[in-house]
Amino acid sequence: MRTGRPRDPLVTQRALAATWDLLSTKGYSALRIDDIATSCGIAKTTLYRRWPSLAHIVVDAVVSRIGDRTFTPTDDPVADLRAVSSMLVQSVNAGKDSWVSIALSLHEQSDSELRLRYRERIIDPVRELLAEVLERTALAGCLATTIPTDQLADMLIGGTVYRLVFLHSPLTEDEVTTIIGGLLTAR
Amino acid sequence: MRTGRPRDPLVTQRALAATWDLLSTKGYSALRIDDIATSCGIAKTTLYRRWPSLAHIVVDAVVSRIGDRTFTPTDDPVADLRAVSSMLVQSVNAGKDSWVSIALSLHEQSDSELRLRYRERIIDPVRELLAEVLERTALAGCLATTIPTDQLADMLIGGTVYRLVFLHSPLTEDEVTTIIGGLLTAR
Amino acid sequence: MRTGRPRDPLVTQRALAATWDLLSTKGYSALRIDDIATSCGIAKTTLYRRWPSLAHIVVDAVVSRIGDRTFTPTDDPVADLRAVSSMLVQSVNAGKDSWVSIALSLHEQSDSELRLRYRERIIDPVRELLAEVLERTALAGCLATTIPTDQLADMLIGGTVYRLVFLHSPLTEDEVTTIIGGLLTAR
Amino acid sequence: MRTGRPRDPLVTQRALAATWDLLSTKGYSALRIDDIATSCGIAKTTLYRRWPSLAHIVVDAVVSRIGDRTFTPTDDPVADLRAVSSMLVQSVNAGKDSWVSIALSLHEQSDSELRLRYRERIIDPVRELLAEVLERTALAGCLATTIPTDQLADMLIGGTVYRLVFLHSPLTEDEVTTIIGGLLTAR
DNA sequence: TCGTAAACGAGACGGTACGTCTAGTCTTTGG
DNA sequence: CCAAAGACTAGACGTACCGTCTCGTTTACGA
Repeated sequence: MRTGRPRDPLVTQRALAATWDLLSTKGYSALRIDDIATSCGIAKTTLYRRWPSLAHIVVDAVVSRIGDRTFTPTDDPVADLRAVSSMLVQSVNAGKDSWVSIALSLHEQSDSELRLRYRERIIDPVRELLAEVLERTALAGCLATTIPTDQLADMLIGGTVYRLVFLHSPLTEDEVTTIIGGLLTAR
Repeated sequence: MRTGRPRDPLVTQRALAATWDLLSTKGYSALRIDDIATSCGIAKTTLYRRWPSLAHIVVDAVVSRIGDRTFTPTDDPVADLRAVSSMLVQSVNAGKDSWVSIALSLHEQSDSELRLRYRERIIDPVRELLAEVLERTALAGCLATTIPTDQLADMLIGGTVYRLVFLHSPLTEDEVTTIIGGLLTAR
Repeated sequence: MRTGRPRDPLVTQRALAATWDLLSTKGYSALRIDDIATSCGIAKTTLYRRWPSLAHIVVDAVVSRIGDRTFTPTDDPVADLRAVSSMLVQSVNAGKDSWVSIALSLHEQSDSELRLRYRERIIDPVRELLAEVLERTALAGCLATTIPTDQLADMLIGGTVYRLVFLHSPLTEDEVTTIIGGLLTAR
Repeated sequence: MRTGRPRDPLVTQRALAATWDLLSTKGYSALRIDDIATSCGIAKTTLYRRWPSLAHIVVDAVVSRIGDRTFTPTDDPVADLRAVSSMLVQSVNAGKDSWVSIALSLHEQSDSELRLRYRERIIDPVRELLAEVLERTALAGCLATTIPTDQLADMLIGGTVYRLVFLHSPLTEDEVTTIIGGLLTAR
């Protein structure tokens, strides 16, 4: 038997919208739970009833925002690979509202369930998409290396992130083209 | 004219030792400036006289600890590549006292000088070492790809970090062997 | 025409019983509306439908519990005075479930109707009883002072309360005997 | 050895002044620790370093404000009694900044040391003053009752407080005159 | 040898955000 | 319309931590 006042679905919606808004405006490190509450007119207690911490809200906000990316492959695996790689670089380098900075902040988070959720909804889809495209490229005989495609995907994503986060010089589209070129068999 | 009481050189030493100790025990996110001060018996004021912020202390602590890695190359570039790759994986996966988590936390840091210092002392050496070894491997004609060696280095390091930080399943030695194998020309 | 579900008379009863129970167990300052609701299995909404605030519930609980004290006077006014005084001291010093602490908390209450109700049901009866007995004592010529009897009653009750609340050393039975003795004419 | 930065005496001063100000403006029940902090420009943390709770600040504020009342007796004990009684009534009925409401709020306070401090500095002086004057009146043979003077003092103060807090009809100067008159021997 | 200027230890201070608590209101389902 | 359950608003609370400040004390150097 369901009883009691049901949770207002608008609350979740408004909270996540406000969170996303603040996130892309000020960035994760400047995100304050009170600001979220104020900006969407929801009491802090209500936020804490639904999410155990700020990090949980953020994960949900990102998930609800960019969780449903789709890519419809063509029958040219090489073209697909170039397209997906380009998308990858753009999304990583997107700035304050990149999924990367949230992933970084989750690394030290003790709540493994939260990390898992973010990984399954945000990180894995990108990885799987890239790995698939690489796999199809390999099956088409266009890949010049025998490195397993999923590890190749890790290296491509990792490389992009590394350039941004560690070296602070984001990977450019040209460089991606070079790298992809180096991965393909000469024709 | 230098006058006044000279700075006690032991202070820096003790502070960095204590910082490193706490860092490897509790991890960066649980590091508190007061804890450092207490654990080494140095006043917080003294710490702030020498370092402008907690992050600076941490950077120095890491630098003084693992800043002097050396690798003496042999005349077998392939063997060197395998050795360096193995070292890389170990250092990334080292745990709480890995240089990786500090690098992550510096990403959002506004002080670019600090980031630069960490990069020059900690991040770049690893990268350059790997790039060099890759370059020598390429010159020896053993590399199966035309991707520029420095970008290959980024991908290798980035991939390792990505596995740890994003996927929370550290790269294993076996997997490195596979990857390196895929990079080399068949004999 | 009265329609709909009739109010369950047991609800009021259970609520007041639970309130009184918590009141005498934990005291007024530790009384929580949610605790009352939980402990008697009544929804908070239901409580608020019947009483406008926590204070109102408490007042009703006390009224229903100790609102019906009776004292049947004898034809010996001095003996009556001694008996009533003794009762007074006992009720004031009763502990956590004394009517005194509720009276104190009502002092700052804005709802004057509520205060009035408590006064009429709890405070005034005691006062009037004492004043009456004093009056009869005076008429019998046994009172050694010309202070009006109602003000004398105020002083007796006030003195007892003052000892408890302000000095935290409750008036003893012996002291009451002394005071009453001092009020009476020597024989 | 005294070490560390000494506490700024102005902090205490400013905090207590602000507390007293808010207390007499809005009353105890509307007193907020944040308001005190804001209104005197002192960080909340600093307040909590010096006083463990709001109640402690308030006690200190009242003590520092009205802790040093003096009364210089004349050689007419009856006149003194009338004067002191009048002062008593005025101070009890003073309104929001009366010492009475703070005393009431301390009743439920668990910290007995705090209660003791308030009693010793605020409550007892009034009581002792009144008891002394009564005693001198008795020695002069002007007292019409054999009730011990300290208990008489309790009754007078208690009666005044009772009228204010329980009956919400403060004792008037005229009534005090009547009561005092009733206590004195006819001439 | 003695003054002086900086280093140092200790801890107060301002400020910001956090997560918790509680009173009282609102909104459902079910009787 | 009542009752139960629980979501919701609003606002104060006390804590944690950072980086700064202000003392008294200590120590090397130069006058």
